[in-house]
Amino acid sequence: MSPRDAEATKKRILEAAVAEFAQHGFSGARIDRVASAANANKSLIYTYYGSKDQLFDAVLEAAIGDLHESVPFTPDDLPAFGARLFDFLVAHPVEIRIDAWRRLERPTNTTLEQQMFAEKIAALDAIGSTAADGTSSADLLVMVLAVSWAWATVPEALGALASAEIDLRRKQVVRSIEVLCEADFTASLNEHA
Amino acid sequence: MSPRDAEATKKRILEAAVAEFAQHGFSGARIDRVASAANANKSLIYTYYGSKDQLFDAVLEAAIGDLHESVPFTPDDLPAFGARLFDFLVAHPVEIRIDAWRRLERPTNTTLEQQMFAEKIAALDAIGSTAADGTSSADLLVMVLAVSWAWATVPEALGALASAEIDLRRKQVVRSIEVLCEADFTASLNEHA
DNA sequence: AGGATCAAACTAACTAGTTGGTTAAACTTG
DNA sequence: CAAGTTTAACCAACTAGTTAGTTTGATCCT
Repeated sequence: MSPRDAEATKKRILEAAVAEFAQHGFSGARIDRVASAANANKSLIYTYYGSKDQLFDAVLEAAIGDLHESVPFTPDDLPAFGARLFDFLVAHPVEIRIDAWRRLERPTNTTLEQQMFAEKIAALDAIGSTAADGTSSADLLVMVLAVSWAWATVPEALGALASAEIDLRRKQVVRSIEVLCEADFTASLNEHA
Repeated sequence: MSPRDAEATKKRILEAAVAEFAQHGFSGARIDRVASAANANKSLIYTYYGSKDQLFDAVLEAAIGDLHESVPFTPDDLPAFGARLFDFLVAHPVEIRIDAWRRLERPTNTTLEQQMFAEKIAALDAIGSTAADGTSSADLLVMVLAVSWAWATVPEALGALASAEIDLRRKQVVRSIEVLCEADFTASLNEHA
């Protein structure tokens, strides 16, 4: 711990805020808890970050940026992308919760994220042949993300009953994306009306 | 509206609570807002439901029960199950949020839910041949749910860029589950290390 | 019938504790 | 000293939960 170092204090506050918001969300988070966890005074949070809202936004931006930067997108190899995303989520459970809170409490905080997704979709469109016709590349990306996130968003009640081994889960994710990419979406076999 | 009817008042309170908790979660919900939305006095909430916590639990139980009852499970036709689940989520966006809040704020409220999942897994195991080897039926269920929920959990930033038509999304979900059920999980084509 | 009685349903006002945010003073270092 | 950094004390607004009292409708008694 280094007192009298504004930059270090700012960083400590942000890290404590990430943990606090990940656990309790925006409404449940307490500024005093952030301050004491960061070994910083409460008022420093306001001098450095302005308000609880802005601190939350800073946390969200850091988390989203971290996720998109740490998991490079390979439009020509979506199973590998899914594997990287899966690995990242396993290694960073905090980001899973942050993202869930964001969807609920900041559904329209999308400036940065929309750009990230637009890039990925553009990359997919540039290749073109990845998915069969009948669905846009954005639709394919939705499914790939859903499968990659599957084990991160599964209710604990179900996760407790399933395979606990990471390797098995990972292989299942990769294989699922493989078959989704190879599948033909032009015609549905049955209608399931 | 019928005053002096305890049962009706209790119901109004629960309905208002569902809306309030769906929008704000547990920490963000305000008992006073529930009271005024239900056209009931605040203290009635405490006489009928005990506490904010118990009211939240009542809301969760109602929502979970509603979901599992409204979407019958057909272990021999998972694509149809996925279609029903998809339709239910489209028709009941409130339940989507309630479920998301539950995962974050009541991760261990699993008594009822664990039983629901156990039944589904047992039904899948009884059939046995549904999925290929290499994954348990619980693992398969995780993927089926992830795909069915895909459009409900997709970040708004991505959903805005994808196909907006429900029919298209539905067909994609059904087809995805089809190929997942037909797929062979014994061997992974590439390792994606 | 019609007034007295009673329990359940309901209400307004209040309490005790919490929370985001502020401020003025104090400390540290160049 | 002077600018930047840190702190403790403080405040106004809010919030879950309580309480003392009122209204209502049904039941009973004559």
